[in-house]
Amino acid sequence: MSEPAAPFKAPIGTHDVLGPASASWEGLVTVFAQSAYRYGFSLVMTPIFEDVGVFLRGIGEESDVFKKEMYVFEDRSERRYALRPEGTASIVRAFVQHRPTTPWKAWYLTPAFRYERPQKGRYRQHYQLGVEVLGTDDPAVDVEVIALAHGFYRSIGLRQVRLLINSMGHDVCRATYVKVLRKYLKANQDHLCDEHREIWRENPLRVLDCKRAPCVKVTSEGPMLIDHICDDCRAHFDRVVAGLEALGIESALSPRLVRGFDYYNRTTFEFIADAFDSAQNSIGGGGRYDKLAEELGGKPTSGVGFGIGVERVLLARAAEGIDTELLKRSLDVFVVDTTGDATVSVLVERLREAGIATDRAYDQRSLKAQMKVADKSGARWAVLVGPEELAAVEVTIRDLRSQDFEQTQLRVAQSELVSTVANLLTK
RNA sequence: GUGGGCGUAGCUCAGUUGGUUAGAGCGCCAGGUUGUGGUCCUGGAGGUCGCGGGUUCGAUCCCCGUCGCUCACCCCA
Repeated sequence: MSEPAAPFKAPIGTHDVLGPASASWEGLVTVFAQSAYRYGFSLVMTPIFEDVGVFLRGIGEESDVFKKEMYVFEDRSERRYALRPEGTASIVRAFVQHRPTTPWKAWYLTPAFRYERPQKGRYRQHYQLGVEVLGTDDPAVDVEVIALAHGFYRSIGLRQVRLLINSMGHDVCRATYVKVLRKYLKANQDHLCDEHREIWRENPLRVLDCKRAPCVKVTSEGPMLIDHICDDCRAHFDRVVAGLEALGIESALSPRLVRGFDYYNRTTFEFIADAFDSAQNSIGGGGRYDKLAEELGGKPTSGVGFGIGVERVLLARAAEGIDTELLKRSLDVFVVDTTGDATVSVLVERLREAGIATDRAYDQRSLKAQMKVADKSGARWAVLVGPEELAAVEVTIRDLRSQDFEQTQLRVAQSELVSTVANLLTK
């Protein structure tokens, strides 16, 4: 009647996470969550889609991410939504909506969606771990979030990570600088790269971000934003830099670092993984956004935060050759059963209730087959139940690391199973 | 959106200068004298050779298209 269905695949630029990779993910997230808690952050979850306006205000109508990379859709009531392209805007929207007491310190793990051609370290759905602090412009907070990210990278083993930092000034002093920059670019437009020779006028700051040699040459010889910011912004920036120094965190001033979202002001920073043999070597970044809450309809509230790309961090770890397990997860017991008796399920549950990680074989396969599964499961101990044990109301406990089972195998009463295993596991 | 490379078993890949039943290793399953895993031996299952069309007596192989993967540009995590 119907053709055999072509198997479905995950959409372009998306990935299933399973096998050994899932353990790395779980470990990474666990490490991040632990350090976020140590810094006084709480988990905040927001919907995966928002009114498009949240992102329009947040990341800017002129940004590439907004113009050509957003997953925008209409629901059945013709409301216009978008899958979130980044984490900050949603968190700030939630802040504005709920008015929590400040300073409000939120951490999150979220998928982020961007409609772009996938390549190494760049996906249509990727995951970001991040934090945001709302309600203070104290430079100590800038330092704190940077320290958190920095410490996270270190604790997962990354060593070849560079921190770039810059200040965007605030809207007034930045506007002054943009005029100066525009004048400079006009005088040098013939030396810009093909693309920016035409469009430098629209968004001069973008030219600073261009990686092509002509633009790099022109902009590196031109006026720098950091030299044009006002005294207050400069003082703020100096305190951030001093704070990082006090903590022994190395950073490099990167005067042309201009991040892609329009909401940033003052501090911006980015972490670069040098071992990463790819164009996407930025493994995290963030900055301060003191106008965003207002843009989203709230009271003026300062904010600062960062996002870390989970996939890129994993790729960076691989690039550095780090293969240490972030999270040790292994079974304690594997139950082998050739009887199919209900008693076995009871024993398995008792073990689990006692906090002993236990799995078992199914389908009443042969003893040999079940032992193979037990071996591959990585469990420390095998518990065998055959007709003999069943009749004697006992079980056999076997050390899966030992070569010679005859020597080390032991028989215990079923009632002693949990206490015996618990005891063995403490050794 | 643009360009390059690639698409043969679950995985990693051979192979056919176009010619009968398409191979290996790993993995999986079953055995190796009837209660025991990690080594070893034997056997087995598993493939529309991405999909569609064209050329040809004949295509997995050549050509075109398409889809997918991948890398790069743009931009970003």
